[in-house]
Amino acid sequence: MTTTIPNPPLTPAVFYILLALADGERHGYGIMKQVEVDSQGQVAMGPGTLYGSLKRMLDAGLVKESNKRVDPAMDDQRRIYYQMTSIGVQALAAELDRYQRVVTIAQQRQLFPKSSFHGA
Amino acid sequence: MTTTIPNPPLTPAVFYILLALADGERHGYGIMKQVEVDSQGQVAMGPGTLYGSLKRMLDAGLVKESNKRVDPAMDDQRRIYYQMTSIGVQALAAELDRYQRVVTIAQQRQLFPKSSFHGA
DNA sequence: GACAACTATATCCGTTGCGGATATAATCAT
DNA sequence: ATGATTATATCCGCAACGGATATAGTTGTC
Repeated sequence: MTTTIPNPPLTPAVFYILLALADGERHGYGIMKQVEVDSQGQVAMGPGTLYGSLKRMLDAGLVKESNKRVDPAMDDQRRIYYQMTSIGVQALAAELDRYQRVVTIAQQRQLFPKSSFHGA
Repeated sequence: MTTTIPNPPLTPAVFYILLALADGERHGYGIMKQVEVDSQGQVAMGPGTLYGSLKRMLDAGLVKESNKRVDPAMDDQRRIYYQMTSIGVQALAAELDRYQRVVTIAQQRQLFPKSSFHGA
């Protein structure tokens, strides 16, 4: 397990997984669905990418398996929950910084049509 | 040459090249320097990535060689200038849309510390 | 006008990550 | 009970990255 914070840019898969986990602990399949929502269907992450990325992220120390155990009667026993580590939080923050910087540059270069509003 | 617009996410290399060209026509080496500026040194694009990406982008129809010829006495004759095609413009716009959407989601999840201001 | 540093394009190739296919099985709905 | 969905996992071909290397024109300088 490496403890160094990976420098941006993160791969889109890793980034969207962290973004999904920032909302709370999730299991693999739940992450997959959340990524689809967050990307408006633009990023369709198959199982190969999902579990492959999760494995790499575990090795890199970006996420760890959660020990949260829900009432067996209420939860699917197959599920494995993941949560971000502090390294993961920092990596996400650095990447979001890069995203914001890019949006700012794009605004300065007037690459957004005036009508594009992306607020809540 | 394929004429279909690649769906997001673009690779970071392709994205930063398009962002650099949105500012005007540039030659390869100039793009490399601009990417370093735009990414605040976070993305250090070596010649392998640069010329490899440019070749793929030419094949995909995202960019084309410019026929702009500067006064030979004023310009390095080795330079090859590139400009975005309409396909490239659309691909960049789609990707910037994705960037903005992500920033909005991150704000909703309160992932930015209150002090982070990234204006001009 | 020689020399170094920088600019500029180009290819090679090992490593990494993506992503569809496939497998297996538990859970849920009807 | 039967099928659809949920859930994790691995395999493997393909694409992209990126450092190393090559070659040579341009610029600065003494």
